[in-house]
Amino acid sequence: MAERADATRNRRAILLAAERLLAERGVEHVSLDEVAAAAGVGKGTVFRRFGSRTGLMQALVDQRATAMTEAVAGGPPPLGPGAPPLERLIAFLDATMELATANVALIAAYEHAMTNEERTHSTRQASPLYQAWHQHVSDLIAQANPELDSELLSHILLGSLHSDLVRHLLLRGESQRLARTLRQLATTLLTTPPGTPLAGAGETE
Amino acid sequence: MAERADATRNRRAILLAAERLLAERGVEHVSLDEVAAAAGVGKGTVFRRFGSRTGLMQALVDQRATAMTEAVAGGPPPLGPGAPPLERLIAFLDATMELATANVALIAAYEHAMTNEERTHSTRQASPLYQAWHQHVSDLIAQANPELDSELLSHILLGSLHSDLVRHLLLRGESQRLARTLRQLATTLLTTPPGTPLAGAGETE
DNA sequence: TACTATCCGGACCGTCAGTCCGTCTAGGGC
DNA sequence: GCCCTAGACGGACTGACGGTCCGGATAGTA
Repeated sequence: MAERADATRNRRAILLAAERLLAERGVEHVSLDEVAAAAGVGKGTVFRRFGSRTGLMQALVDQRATAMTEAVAGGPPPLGPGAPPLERLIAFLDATMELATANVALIAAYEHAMTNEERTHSTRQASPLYQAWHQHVSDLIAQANPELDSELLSHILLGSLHSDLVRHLLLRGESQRLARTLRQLATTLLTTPPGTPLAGAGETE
Repeated sequence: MAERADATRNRRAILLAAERLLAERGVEHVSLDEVAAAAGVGKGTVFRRFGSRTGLMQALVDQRATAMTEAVAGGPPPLGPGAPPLERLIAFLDATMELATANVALIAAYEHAMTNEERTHSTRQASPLYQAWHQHVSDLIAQANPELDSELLSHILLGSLHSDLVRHLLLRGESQRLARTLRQLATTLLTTPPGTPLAGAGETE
């Protein structure tokens, strides 16, 4: 049997309430008791639906990221398939930056909740969303310049979108600056021809 | 009057106990009650000495980082003053990577505790240690290539040393890989001559 | 209407950071 | 050596929070 109507209604109410509270107060100033109260629902309901604090945050994040994930997989270029790797990478970084900027509080809450998880040394790298993004960026880098350590550079680029840094810059109104620098960085990396320092320097160990 | 002898003794005992427990159990599996008990001290003492969980973690981190900070400020080149910027930057990244690798658990505990702080939207960027390091890296970049957004690139480079990523790589035994890639990245950035894509691309907004 | 699979709510639990205050003592002054 | 007090000590206590549990309510079906 499908989900009961009241269950669906309550799940929506919880997501909505959580979203609102998270926006109003800062990260970590929202307890699940409060979310439940704001949603007009018992605390037990919240846990039955989402399993844990992390689960709730993950649901919220996924909700925001779905559109972009789909655009990447099958939308029109340059975000979707079809454009050259560098252009796709830049489009992806722009889109992700925008997403991260618009949802700092939420993402911070998610990342923080995650590090509290008991089982599984869960880090941000373990989240399905991160893995998908990492794979995508990694592929693009490898296509553009196979000599690079695409996997690692992908981690580094995505690291720039870590909630910490984005929040830090947002507080100073300098988030486009990050977007711009990222574009330049990506361009330099992918267009540096093989044989230049990047592929050979520092092999001292 | 200077600190009383028993106070000093207890502070040492607390730091020692915390260090040990943190190494034995993972991050976030050590409560301050336990630290106090292991140090043979009351919980009140822990708080009087360090103010909060974050304070204790910070003290531990500072303890580990002091040697390196001094080497950077006044030690022999290439870590200390005297060597060309790129060499200093590489030496610094190597040293920091080593530090980060050897103390992942501790640093993770510190960063995590920090995001729980009530007052002051404290992020990792707010810690004095991070600020000092950021300033240093930023200066080196600016010296080597004034056209770059040194401040931001410094954040990005330091972001690669975030406990999350380091832990992720350590679990796979691939931390030297990060060190190597960072060296290459730094080299590419600082030796890319002005006028190439890095300083001009992506100005679309 | 009757029945049941499913959901609901909120009391309850264990844990933990941080506070408070009565007691104790290190160590300077005499 | 003895006194005195600034400062340290410890551990009971508080408040908050994530997560669990189960008796009662209800949606949806026959």
